[in-house]
Amino acid sequence: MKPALSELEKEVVDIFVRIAGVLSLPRSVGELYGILFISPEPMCIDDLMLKLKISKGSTSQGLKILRSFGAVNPVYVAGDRRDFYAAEAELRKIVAGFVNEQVRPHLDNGKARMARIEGLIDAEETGRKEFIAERIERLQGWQKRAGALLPFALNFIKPE
Amino acid sequence: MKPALSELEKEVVDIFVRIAGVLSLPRSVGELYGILFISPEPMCIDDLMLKLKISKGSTSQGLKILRSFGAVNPVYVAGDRRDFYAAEAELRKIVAGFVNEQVRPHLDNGKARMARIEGLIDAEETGRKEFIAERIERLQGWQKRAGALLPFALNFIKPE
DNA sequence: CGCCTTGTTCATTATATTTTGAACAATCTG
DNA sequence: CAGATTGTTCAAAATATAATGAACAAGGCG
Repeated sequence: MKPALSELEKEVVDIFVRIAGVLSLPRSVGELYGILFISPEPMCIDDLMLKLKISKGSTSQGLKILRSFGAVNPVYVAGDRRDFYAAEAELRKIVAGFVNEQVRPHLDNGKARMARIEGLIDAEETGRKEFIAERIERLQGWQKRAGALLPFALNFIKPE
Repeated sequence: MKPALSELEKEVVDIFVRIAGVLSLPRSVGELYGILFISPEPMCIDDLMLKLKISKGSTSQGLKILRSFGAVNPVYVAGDRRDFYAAEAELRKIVAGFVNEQVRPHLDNGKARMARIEGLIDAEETGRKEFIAERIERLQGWQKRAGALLPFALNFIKPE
């Protein structure tokens, strides 16, 4: 295990750093998943912080996040007391985990808010009221459609 | 036009502030779209900064971003030299604009990077090589599928 | 039990992002 | 054209987010 990242490793890590950005996850989370994804052997915290030159704290927190939606799996290594991890490579599993952990809560919250808003329409002055009711209705339509797209998109990912 | 946000306005603005967050857009962009979305009349910069209590700079920049992907349309108001805007309310248009402006460039970039990576595989030591080739192949599969999902998702949004 | 090894937590520090506001440019108006 | 009015830009300030590392907790092991 070389102490520095190879050209290929850098490229792969960079891909996942960008993905992390899109998903509003810390850069270090992308780095961790990236290096595990391209590593044939499972790695422990020491390996990871050495390879990526990040602190132990970041490594620990990053792995916690990755574990939270199943992007990383613990691997038992005989004769070593440390925790080793390997990247989960089945996209479906990762996406499902991510959606459940990080997306659903927001969607649920959104529904609650929409209910609250409905009650506020009546208080509007007439004239505005008609327009506003139309807009809220439209917003609900968007929300419903987003909710419908989600399971479909999940299904779009074939098992391998 | 009241100087402060009503309860309903606050709720609606808050929804779009959250959406802006998910899309990695500044909070002020969400505020601007939100207040325009729920406003029966088109608004100018002065209206917006007064209503939202944000600076002229933020307002100008925020509107620029919203214009860039067609989330907001200029509206001519007779006898007023200022620029007025109304929210584009057709979801399909906004999403299409956003994808073209903010998503496509990244996808294209991704393809280029993947090509570069392919060339790096051969340099790997045997043993690692087999595993790494499998991973890169998998990554390409993901990329291809994401590219396929996009047009489908766009089509999922019915015109109204 | 006393000493390692390992992983986690969290206050502090560092970094990245957003907002502000004043200077500027552009355009209208009399 | 001179003076307003309006919108944009961008350096500096404010804010939000992530990384660091030392203190701590939890287990193992002799």
